[in-house]
Amino acid sequence: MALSRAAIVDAGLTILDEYGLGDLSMRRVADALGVQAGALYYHVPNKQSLLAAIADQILSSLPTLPERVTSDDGGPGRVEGTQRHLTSWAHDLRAALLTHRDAAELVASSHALGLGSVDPTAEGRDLLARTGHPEPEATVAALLHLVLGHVVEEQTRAQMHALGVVEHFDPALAERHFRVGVATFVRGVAAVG
Amino acid sequence: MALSRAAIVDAGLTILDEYGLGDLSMRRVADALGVQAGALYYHVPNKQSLLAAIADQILSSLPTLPERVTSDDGGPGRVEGTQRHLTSWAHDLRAALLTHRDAAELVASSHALGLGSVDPTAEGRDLLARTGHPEPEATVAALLHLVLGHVVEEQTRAQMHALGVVEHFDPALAERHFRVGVATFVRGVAAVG
DNA sequence: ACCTGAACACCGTTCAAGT
DNA sequence: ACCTGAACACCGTTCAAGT
Repeated sequence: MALSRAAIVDAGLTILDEYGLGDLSMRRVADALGVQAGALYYHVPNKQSLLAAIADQILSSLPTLPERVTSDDGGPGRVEGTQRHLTSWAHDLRAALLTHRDAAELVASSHALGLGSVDPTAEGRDLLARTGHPEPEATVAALLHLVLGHVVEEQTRAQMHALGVVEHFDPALAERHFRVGVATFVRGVAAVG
Repeated sequence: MALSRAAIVDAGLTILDEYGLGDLSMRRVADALGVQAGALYYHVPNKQSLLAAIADQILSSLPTLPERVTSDDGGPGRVEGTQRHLTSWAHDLRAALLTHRDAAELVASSHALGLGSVDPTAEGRDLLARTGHPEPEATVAALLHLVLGHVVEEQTRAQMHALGVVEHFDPALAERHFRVGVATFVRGVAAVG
């Protein structure tokens, strides 16, 4: 099979899951594809753009929010609906990140650098804008940071635990802390003004 | 002058400010001290612990919260005082991070790895615990993630802007978004139950 | 057009040997 | 005790040369 950008991204994702972000090198990706490292640069400009493409692939599995909010007429259930949707957006994002090793760190750096074509905040921002929130941009950015920061820590600690660097790690506790953090923020979103 | 752990940390911090985290290598630190790279390993076990020590140094400049809350008798001003203190804690942390290049990224990874002896969440957690908040741990962790995530992005974008990768960057807008994000979260903290 | 082979300029870390 | 010199096993990226 001929080398292609898609095949490179795919091999990269496999190596990410198997060896982690720290051991994801261009040479290793090339090896997995039975090719010299230099060959990759015919299909991908550099390592960072490859990492961004892998981050995009991971984010592309994010479910789309139901559009119920749009058809809502602005009655008393509007704010509660927004809260629910924002909360499930955060939990969906976490779930998507947990499906691949070091995904949170990868997505966080790709997002900070402004690379990557999949914007995970798009849905949440639209949701807030539709419901008339005065600061959709800053609000969804803050929630994204909260989610990414939590999952980065969660995935790092889980790996250290798996590697025997004991440091007791309780997945259920991590999830509860996540829920509390998201709920706290979403309460603040509801209490605008 | 004889080589020492403190001198190495100091040289590392200088290199961080001058060249950034990506160019902070053991060899470069050794060069700055006029010594072979291997010599560093007599004073520091590895690069990660050096980075953690630099992160600690940066965090040690964090101002201590006034203890007013403790002497408060729990009257009607208690919650407002907690909100104010939590808000200023977040802003102080951001200010401390902005004094050194890539400080947010450095502190974030040091914190995620559980390295570093300075815990930036200690004060905020105590504050919440004293005021009877049911979830001090999860709450302060979420706020820390929000702050770190924001400043990582802020510092990354500022550098890319400085390097001419235009991508318009407005420091004032970044600060406003930070304020909005923190205010939103703190509102949610106040609305517990 | 696409890939190889080989190089360039780096890394973190280890360790015998010197002082 | 503390540091040098040199090595080991890697990196990302470039580029002439081949097909």
